[in-house]
Amino acid sequence: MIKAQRGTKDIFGDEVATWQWIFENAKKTFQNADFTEIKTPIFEATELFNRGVGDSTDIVNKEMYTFKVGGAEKNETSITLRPENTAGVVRSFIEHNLNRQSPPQKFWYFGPMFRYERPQAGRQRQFHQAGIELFGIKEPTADAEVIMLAVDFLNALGLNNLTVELNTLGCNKCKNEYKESIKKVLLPYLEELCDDCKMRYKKNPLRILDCKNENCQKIFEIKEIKEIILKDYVCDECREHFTELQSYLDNLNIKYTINKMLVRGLDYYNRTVFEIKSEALGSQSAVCGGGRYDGLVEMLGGTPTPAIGFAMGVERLYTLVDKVAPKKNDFFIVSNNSNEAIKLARKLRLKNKRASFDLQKRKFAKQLEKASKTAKYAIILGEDEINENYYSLKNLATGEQKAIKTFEELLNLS
RNA sequence: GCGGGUAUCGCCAAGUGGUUAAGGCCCCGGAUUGUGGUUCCGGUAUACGUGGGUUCGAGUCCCACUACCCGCCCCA
Repeated sequence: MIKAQRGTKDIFGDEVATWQWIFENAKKTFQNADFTEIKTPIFEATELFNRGVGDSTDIVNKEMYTFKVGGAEKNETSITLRPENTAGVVRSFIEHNLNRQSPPQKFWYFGPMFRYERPQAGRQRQFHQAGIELFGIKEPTADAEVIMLAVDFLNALGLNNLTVELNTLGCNKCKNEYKESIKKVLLPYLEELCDDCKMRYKKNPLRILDCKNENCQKIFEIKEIKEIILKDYVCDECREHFTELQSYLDNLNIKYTINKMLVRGLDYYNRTVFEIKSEALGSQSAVCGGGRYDGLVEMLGGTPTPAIGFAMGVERLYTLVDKVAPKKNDFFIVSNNSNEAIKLARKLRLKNKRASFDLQKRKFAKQLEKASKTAKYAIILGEDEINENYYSLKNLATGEQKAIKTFEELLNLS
């Protein structure tokens, strides 16, 4: 027996209604905000992620589905199943010269991503992300709009008790100063840090702040270190940007907490970063992560373009939302005359009604039983009805049944 | 990559070395050849994760493997 691969999952049956509902809410929320859907390929050149996501990240270093295609004789190309979608959207933005359109250029997406990790609660190897990317705006209004949409989308799903965490990493200049200061103050304690942090110290020192190791946490509490960590390295411009963003959020009545330790794992972020968390999720608590990536378009070969976006984990959203019950059909046609039943089903469907009928010539009682389980109304189309040219419409919730003369009347009554 | 747990029909689940592996749900049929959702009766199913071992005898004990779940790391 061939089974679904580890960390993958079939979505079918009762789960479908909720998945579709999440998708419809994303579509509605983002389209109303003038974002257009973008579907980029599931696989891209490996190089895109190496450069785009960053080669100091776990994603690139140990989690990518990478393989060669094209055969040994041809020019082999290394491709990778997308582990996230920002790099792909940026590639598309550059490739199609979308910077020539009037900014902002706004996109939303919803689709599968792939990371080779140990599966556990809220984490699959093939999982789905819904997200948005906004290009061409350096003003903090863009940051505010993006965060607002994240919150509004979650609210639309009935998720109101989530925490928005906010931080600014500063521009490249501030980020570097911050990095160097942290390295400097931690240097005497380097040997006491955990192995991961020793690695981070070299490759990406800001990530040290993300460490949950108890001993490392203790070190961060040391007065002089804490001072450096909490000290604002942001330049005046960056500070102003951040302050302005906060005033927009305050004005929108969006609650948030500032978390100086919030760094995020992808290399491309600068200035605003944010996460939205739920305590109900256990250790995979983040449902949404995002931030500004003003340098990424240029780094991938485009003209310098400020940008900001977020991604949400749909499987995590799914565990949090109230499940949507599958809808019943509008009609089930009960008839022993397959020709009449199939014709009527078609007519109803063309009028945008959900209708089904018996395909097995089953007994009347069985057909009605099926109808009562799957539909709101049964249309009984027996010999009497066909001969005398009417429909018997039975409301399956109340048991009430009446004779209906015309097809139009049938549509109106349901 | 490192720890802990679990594995019996489609789903839930009994079973603690001894006939032919309970039961419930779902599904199918009948009671009821044109009136369902309640009830009653009956039925289908390649179910003990895989491979070894111990034993007269293994779903049950032992070993290995695999998968899934949970935690760490990381991320959405």
